[in-house]
Amino acid sequence: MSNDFTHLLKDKGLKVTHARLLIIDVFSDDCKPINAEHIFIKLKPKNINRVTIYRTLASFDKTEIIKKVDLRMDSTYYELAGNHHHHIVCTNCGKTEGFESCSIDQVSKMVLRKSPLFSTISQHSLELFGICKPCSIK
Amino acid sequence: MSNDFTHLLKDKGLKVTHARLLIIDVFSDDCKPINAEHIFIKLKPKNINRVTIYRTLASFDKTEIIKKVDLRMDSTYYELAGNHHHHIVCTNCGKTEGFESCSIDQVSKMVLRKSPLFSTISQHSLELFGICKPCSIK
DNA sequence: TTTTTTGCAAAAGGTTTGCAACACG
DNA sequence: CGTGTTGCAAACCTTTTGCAAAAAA
Repeated sequence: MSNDFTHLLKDKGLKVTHARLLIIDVFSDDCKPINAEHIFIKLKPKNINRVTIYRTLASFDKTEIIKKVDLRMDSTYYELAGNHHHHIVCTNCGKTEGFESCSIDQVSKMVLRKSPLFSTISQHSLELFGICKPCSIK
Repeated sequence: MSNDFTHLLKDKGLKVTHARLLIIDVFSDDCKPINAEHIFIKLKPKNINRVTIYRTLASFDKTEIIKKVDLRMDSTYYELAGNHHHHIVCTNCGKTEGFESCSIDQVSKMVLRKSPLFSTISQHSLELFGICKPCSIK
């Protein structure tokens, strides 16, 4: 919360604005994938327009401050791009849990060796889907 | 094309209808992830309503005839669920290439061993993103 | 015939755009 | 001060819903 994201914005070549600092704070507070609506609701007291949130998400995504996470939900979810990890998602309630280990590097190398069309891989997605314990009891 | 999907539909407990057979044929012809609009355009001569396509995709998804593929695009993409594989996606032109090997089983096991919240994993997504050779030349 | 599926029209939900006012640097 | 950012209103695009007609079993 009391983190200073001014530097981060400057480093990415973005102007330091009220809205951007507020939005980046939400990401920093909630250490899980969130969507535009979540941010809008959390910042309701601050009166930030929905449009501003969408535009900010787009600029943060382009500058790789945040990254998309596919949770197979209705809307687009993002989280801070800082530490690399992935998620298990409950297909019943949507709850998510993070995990770090992913041996994608090996997979990537092998795939590239065989691929006729691609020679570089810059990103990847890896999410696991299941039913969480609370949901499976019901 | 001349494939008989009547059995498949019956096996899944779905009625064999004109629209369903046409739509499943599109999946069978185009061996790549496709979206509702793609099917709509391809079946334009056959006059299939967009709503029918969305409803058919939903029923095919639920009965696991098709499955979702996250390509980080605007709309939802699906492909036949038959053979398990993943994709490299060009973030510039959207072209996709499939690959088979994925060592998710090991990852899943390790993740479950450490997870406090989950005890089963039923599905997973794994896509690689990069720039394809034609796009990187330009 | 009974039940499910389809088409049509309309609505819903998430996201984007144009333009003028405003704020950062 | 000049350029990039924000708010407002409206549009856009994909997907969903209600209901009556049509098709499958």
